[in-house]
Amino acid sequence: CDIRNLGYEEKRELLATIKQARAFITAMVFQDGSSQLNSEQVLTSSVKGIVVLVKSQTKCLCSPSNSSPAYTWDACNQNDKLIYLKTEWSALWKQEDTHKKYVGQILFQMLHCKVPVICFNAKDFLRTLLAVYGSEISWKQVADSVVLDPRIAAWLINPSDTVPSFECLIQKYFEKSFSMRKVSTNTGFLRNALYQNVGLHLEKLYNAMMDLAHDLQVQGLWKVFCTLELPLIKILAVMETHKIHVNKQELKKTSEILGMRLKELEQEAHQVAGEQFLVTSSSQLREVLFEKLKLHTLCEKIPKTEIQQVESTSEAVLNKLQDLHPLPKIILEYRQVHKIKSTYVDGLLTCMKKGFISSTWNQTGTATGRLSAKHPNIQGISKHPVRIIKKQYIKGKEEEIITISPRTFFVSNKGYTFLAADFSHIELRILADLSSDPELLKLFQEPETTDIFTTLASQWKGIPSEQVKQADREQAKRMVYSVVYGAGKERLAECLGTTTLQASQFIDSFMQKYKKVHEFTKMTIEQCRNKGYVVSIMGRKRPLANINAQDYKLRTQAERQAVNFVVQGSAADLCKMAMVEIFTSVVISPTLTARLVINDYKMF
DNA sequence: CTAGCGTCA
DNA sequence: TTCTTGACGCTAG
Repeated sequence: CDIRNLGYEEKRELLATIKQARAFITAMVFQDGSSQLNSEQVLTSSVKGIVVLVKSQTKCLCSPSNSSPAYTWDACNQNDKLIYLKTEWSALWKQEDTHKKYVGQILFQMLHCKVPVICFNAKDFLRTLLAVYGSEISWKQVADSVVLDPRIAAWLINPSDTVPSFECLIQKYFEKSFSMRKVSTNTGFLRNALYQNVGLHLEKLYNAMMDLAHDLQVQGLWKVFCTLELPLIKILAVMETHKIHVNKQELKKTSEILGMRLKELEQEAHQVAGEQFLVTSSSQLREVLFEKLKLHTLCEKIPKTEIQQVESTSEAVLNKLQDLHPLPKIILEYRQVHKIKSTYVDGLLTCMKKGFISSTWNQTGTATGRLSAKHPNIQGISKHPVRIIKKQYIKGKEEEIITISPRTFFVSNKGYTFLAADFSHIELRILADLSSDPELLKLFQEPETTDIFTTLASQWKGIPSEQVKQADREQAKRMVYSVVYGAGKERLAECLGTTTLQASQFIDSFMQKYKKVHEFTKMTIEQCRNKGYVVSIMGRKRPLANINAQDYKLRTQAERQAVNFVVQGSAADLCKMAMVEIFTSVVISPTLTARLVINDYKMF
């Protein structure tokens, strides 16, 4: 029914029905007539309304029976109601206002009565709810609701495929029991055939969710689903509704400085090349370097590009050519500055809306259980400051070196401060725990007087820990992970800047010192071979089909992925646990009014 | 080594 | 011409 046509009494009745409902299945309908259940979700179209299937009877959520193939829409929905909530209002009509209030009441009730709300892409649903009814429905109330998202369930069962759409999900989960016969519904609730179609989809969605819930339980994924992933939906929805202020003036200023520097570098390049050319074009650069200057004749062979079979102008090549001519160095700096400008400065500016940014979080975007973000990818914003030479033409010809720290562009609200809470060396700790390696455990048992990678670096390089530089520490860190996850000696040598012999010696000594780590990796690979999948601490799974492949390359990659998943996936488990716990304590606390902005593994 | 995203050629 | 892909840059361990 379309609730706009209800009288007072009927409205009261509907609210009562909602209070006693056993489940809600919802989908947003967009301006262009598409819904959340259409294959291509266009977020350019604004939300027109919400279709809700109110279920009065449900199959038990906790122990769903195998979905019977005969189960059809009209077989079991005598008491179910399909309602349409219009959420767009043209003007500030009085009539519309009362309508808005009533819709708000219904939505509030749906969230409040702790009955499962099933939605494909539930995060988007909650976010629009917060956007439209932000004044009536606070994020704390959203936090109390019980939402289920079948897409996340499907991802948990197989994190390698991300299920692009509702239709894909249905196809995947009903090819086995594809007896969903087309039902002509004569309930007469909706005049519009489009919404009946949506109703049918919602019914399918419900059944899919029930099936998925069953699968999750069978596979031991139910706990991860309920305690980590479901609460996280709400957290991410709240995170996306909060915005971070960005210093636009500073951003524009640095964009100009970087632009000036690029112009200078371009001119310098033209000067030393003796001609004008497009510095961003690798083909033109190749012409200058090899056909005009013939630098390849002065040094060892230049690697060729894969497809075109022409001389490469990659960073590695330019590094080798540095001593032969001034041009390569200029190009290298140009590329670095260009990268900074386009990604961290201009890129951030394009993400801005009214001086603020807010990332979109993807819960099902990784195979390891970690989160990913985009527009901007806030997790990928450079941590380290970059030095840029700024030439001051105004006050004479002084040169000034300025440093750009991309993270300083974010500013906290007045009276608030960003708080970063970071697990220290979480993957290494997990590795120590899972392998029970005595040496590794010993490292963590001592109080944290010195940083673990600093200690490691001092051991490795044979220098006192006070002399270990930040760069040494970073190198030691990368190296440890490389070795743990099965890097070859060539790759490690490249990473360390040493000979392959030294690298292989280091791998040997690492394995010698941390014997149980090696045992652990062997064991997880072995278990993966037997079961076909690996499991994290909280029971998150990753099937690895190639673990028994004939092809050496594929098989060894699967082996590295297996080890990596157990550690990285477990780290993701713990980080998500932390997010959920922090969120709940903020929600129930009357004093903590903090607005959460949580980076994957850090919280600002 | 393993995960991502953004920017090009 | 526009759209897609693989390399490389950064991030997180």
